[in-house]
Amino acid sequence: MPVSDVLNPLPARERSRIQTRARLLESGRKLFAERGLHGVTSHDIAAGAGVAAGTFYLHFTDKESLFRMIAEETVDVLRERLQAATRNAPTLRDGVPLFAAALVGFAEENRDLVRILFSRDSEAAGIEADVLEELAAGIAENRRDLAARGEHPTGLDPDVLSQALVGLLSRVIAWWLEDPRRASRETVIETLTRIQLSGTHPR
Amino acid sequence: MPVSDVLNPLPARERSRIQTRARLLESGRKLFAERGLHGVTSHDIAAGAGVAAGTFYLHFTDKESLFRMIAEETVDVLRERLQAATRNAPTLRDGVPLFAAALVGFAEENRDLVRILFSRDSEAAGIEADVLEELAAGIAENRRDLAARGEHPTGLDPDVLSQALVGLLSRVIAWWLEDPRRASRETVIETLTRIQLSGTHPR
Amino acid sequence: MPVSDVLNPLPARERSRIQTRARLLESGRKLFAERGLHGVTSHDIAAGAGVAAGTFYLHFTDKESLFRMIAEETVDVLRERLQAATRNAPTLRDGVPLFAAALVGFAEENRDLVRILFSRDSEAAGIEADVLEELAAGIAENRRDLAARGEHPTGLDPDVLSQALVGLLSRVIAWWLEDPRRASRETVIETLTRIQLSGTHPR
Amino acid sequence: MPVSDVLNPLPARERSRIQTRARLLESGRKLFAERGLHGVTSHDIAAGAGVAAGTFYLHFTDKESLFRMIAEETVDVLRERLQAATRNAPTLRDGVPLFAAALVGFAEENRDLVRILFSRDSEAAGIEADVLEELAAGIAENRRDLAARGEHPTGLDPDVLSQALVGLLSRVIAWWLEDPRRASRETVIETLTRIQLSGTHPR
DNA sequence: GATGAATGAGTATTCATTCAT
DNA sequence: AATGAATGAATACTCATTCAT
Repeated sequence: MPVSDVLNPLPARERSRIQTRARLLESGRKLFAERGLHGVTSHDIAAGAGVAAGTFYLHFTDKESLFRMIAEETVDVLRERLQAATRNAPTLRDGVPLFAAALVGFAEENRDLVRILFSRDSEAAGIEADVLEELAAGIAENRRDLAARGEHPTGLDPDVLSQALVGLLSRVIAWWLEDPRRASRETVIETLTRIQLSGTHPR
Repeated sequence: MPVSDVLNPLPARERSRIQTRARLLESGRKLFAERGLHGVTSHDIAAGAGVAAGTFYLHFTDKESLFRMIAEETVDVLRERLQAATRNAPTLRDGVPLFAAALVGFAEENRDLVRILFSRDSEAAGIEADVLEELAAGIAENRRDLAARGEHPTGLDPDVLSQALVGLLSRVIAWWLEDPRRASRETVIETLTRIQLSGTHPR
Repeated sequence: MPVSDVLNPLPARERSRIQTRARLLESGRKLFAERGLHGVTSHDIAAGAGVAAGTFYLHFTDKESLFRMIAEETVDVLRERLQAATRNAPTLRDGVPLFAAALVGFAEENRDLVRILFSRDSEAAGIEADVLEELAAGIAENRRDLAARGEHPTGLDPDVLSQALVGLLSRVIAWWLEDPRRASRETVIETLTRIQLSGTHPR
Repeated sequence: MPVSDVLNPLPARERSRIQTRARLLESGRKLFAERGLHGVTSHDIAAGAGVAAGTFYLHFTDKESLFRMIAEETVDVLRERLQAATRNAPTLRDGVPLFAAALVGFAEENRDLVRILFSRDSEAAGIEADVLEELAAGIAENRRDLAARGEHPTGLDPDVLSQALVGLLSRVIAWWLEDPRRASRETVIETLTRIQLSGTHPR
């Protein structure tokens, strides 16, 4: 018995419940990445988790809910990574290449999850949209901050700009991940960096 | 009216067939724009066109086929518009704002079609992807030509760049069309123009 | 213009009608032999005859009707052949091998039609049954005649016997036609002959 | 009652599942006998079993599968009965009337099943064929054994003969079962016996 | 007589969701 | 908490048949 279980004892019931839930999430991640939202049934996910069909509904209200949960979980981790990467950059100009590199790195390490998130051929666009929207909101917020600090003097609308950035980032990453031989990782980072910086400086 | 039309007027039967087909396409455009590929059944489309369910299958092999047809039709018209807009621009630099304006104009005039094409909340990503992919290929081709003429000396990879441009253009347009009060048309054009030009010039 | 047309002039309308009907029958024979009753649609038959779908219904009330017509036509020809073969046989005993040989010969020359008629894997059993029933009735009648002439003194019931004969003949022929390498034509004739004769003589 | 049944009584769930399956089989037997494979829908069968339409697919992959299952089940029982009847017959000559009587007896007791199996008016010939083919193979095997033991010296080909026997047996039984007043059971047995013996002895 | 566009009833099959055990 | 049998609404697609031209 691990020490943590001694320190934080949980009733057996509760422990089992948490484990089942974790197994369902894991099964969902694997299957959604492979076959997309519409290519997977709630039975598939339950079977993949080694539980009965009905059990799924004890943990999630429906399939979309699980999908959304996975997507949001992923976006949280990604956001965290991106913030960590750019936290110590003195200026936006310095931060952007770090941002691009972190994004590419995360994509490489979490192909399945990123595929779910940015997939162009997923039927899950409706859900994906919300998640990307959130990312866009974060970027817009960030740009507004920069503008307030005088770092963003182009006069470009932060909302439009953030939509544009999310669109280009998600599409390039999804396209590249589909077949990484399409471009070197450096080329991808370089291109993302240059385009993002473009909105930064008045011409 | 051409002479041939007088000599070989369309038989009533053929005319009716063409009309039915047109009504089905119209119904499809309307419903797909409203509810997306998965939110619409072949019965819905037939009912919307005022014909029996089976009639749908006299004109299209299945729902996807109709959707694809509409999407490709739209992309053809759009491509034509974009080419016409930029045809007489002496340089890429001059062409980009014209391109952006033409895109925004087309989107305003064909909200339903563009919504289908660029829809973020359509479950039809798989089909949409192909269409956008085609657009991306066109842009990549174009950029390669410019590079050959010395107009595109940034060294950015044309494939990556074209994916990025398609991603940002489609997302911004879809976002803006969802609620045009989100930004003025000028702001959108300006933003699209600036970002696109960014890849053009070395820094 | 063939001489016969001059001698038996028909209004053009009537001639065309007869030709169309013949083409539909021909198309039906070919397609039913290939794909069975259920594997063929009325559209298929019309298309095979080079006419429009609706034309089919000007000549036949429905698909089953055409099938039945073809089957009956075939059974008529077959019956004629069998009668011709046995007409001059002095006794039943002499007639049976001639009957068997004629049946096998007909089957070889009209594989398609016999396949339709005797097909074991045709979904058309319901229709086939009637046709074979007719053949059975003919055999029963024949046996009763023989019995009346004292040639059939076994006391075996003519109805039961005729069913038995039709059953064995149709099954053996269909089985053999499916792959003629399964047995030599002589073996088939010999077997059919021997079994048929068995009911003829008291033991 | 075996000990294991006491120790591991069937859980109620499992019992219910088995009952549902049995009810579907029962419903299928009844309906197929009445209306043939094509005359019955999966919904009909489910309704006849008192379950929802979808439940059918929880137990059988499709209609054909159920039909085949029933047919094979029947042929197994029939084969068993026929073997039991002839097991102690010293010679083929003694066995044949027992065989005929057993077949007729089985047919009387299982009209529905035999109707399905030997049905002339079933559109299910394709499936029926396999089952009868199996029976034919059994007969051919049997005849070959007899030939090896010197009991079958006619020189008639066992394959052709077995097809002939299956053909005549199935047709006579089906015909008789359709209306048992057509002939007395003794007449049927007598006729089947005589014809079958005919192939046995050289003349 | 021929056409062929249109009809619409018919059917198989899937799958999210429930609930008695 | 977990099970898994059962539910039944949803939906795509076919095809015999009709009828205005």
